[in-house]
Amino acid sequence: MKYNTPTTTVLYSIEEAIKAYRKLCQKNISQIIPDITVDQGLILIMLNNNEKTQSEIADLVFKDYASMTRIIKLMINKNYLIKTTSNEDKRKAELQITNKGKKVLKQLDPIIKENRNTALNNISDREMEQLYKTLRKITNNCKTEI
Amino acid sequence: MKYNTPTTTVLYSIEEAIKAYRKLCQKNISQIIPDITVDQGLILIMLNNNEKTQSEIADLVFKDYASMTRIIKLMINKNYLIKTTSNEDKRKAELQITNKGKKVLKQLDPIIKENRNTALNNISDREMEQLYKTLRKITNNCKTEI
DNA sequence: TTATTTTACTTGATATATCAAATATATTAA
DNA sequence: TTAATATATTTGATATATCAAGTAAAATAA
Repeated sequence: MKYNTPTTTVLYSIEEAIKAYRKLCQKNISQIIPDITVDQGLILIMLNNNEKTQSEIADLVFKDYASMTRIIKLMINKNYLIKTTSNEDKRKAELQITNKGKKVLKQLDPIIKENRNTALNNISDREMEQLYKTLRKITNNCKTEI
Repeated sequence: MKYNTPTTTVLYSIEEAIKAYRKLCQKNISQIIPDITVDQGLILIMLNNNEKTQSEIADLVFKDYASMTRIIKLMINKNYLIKTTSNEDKRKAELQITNKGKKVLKQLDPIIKENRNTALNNISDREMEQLYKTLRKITNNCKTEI
């Protein structure tokens, strides 16, 4: 098998896989919590039990800081988060999950597990470990070049 | 190794890998052709020597039809494409690459190869084949569930 | 201490993603 | 042939991505 025409490259299938997975996730999340996106859910999870600033969370979920500002704003409007400025460093933003946010986190938990199981069905631990390693290589290859 | 906290899941690393790759690609493309995006380049490649309608191309590059309409519009404005309606079926759009577009395709070719080589450096054929297989599984798992 | 630089975040502009609804043409059923 | 349905694309609304420029506070240098 050749990996040199667009539709047969590994990188094309990475894109394909992640898009399919995101669609599945969003569909299942929307059925239970209509007003939250996959990424917003991920932000809630990252904030849970973690004292992180806005840009730290942004790095964790691979978001640009500008996007983060806007996503957080929407999540505040939907009453999932509260934002205050840090006392130690007034540049930093402190993000807190509201009770509504915590409730959603609980609802999210089984959905996420189910999505993961669905996506990774029939994939052995060994296979998964290998996938993980190869992806790390690709990520590092791309990043060190920058 | 466990795969159950967000930052350690395979799916998280898929996202990480594809984002790193896209950044690398965009950086290298922008150096040579400042006004074209990775996806616009991919669209040109898909259109090259292929008589495809707009939605067929959209499916190939995993784009929503609405997005496709807008991306194509921008590419026409930048004089990369010409759009006409099909004579056989007036609903369909026929897309043609302009001379400027063809020139860009030629410039793109070595960049894309280089990007691919960079990203896949140190990854054996066997490893790549395995990656490809696992990704296909994930894609199918996600799609059949929908 | 003042000036400079860095950090954390925001805003503006433009492109893209996504959903729902709309339009135009083509196909099928009655 | 007319009515109903399906297909290909577009448009509107809203969210997100990305780059560049801006703001405010903090850290560092002179």
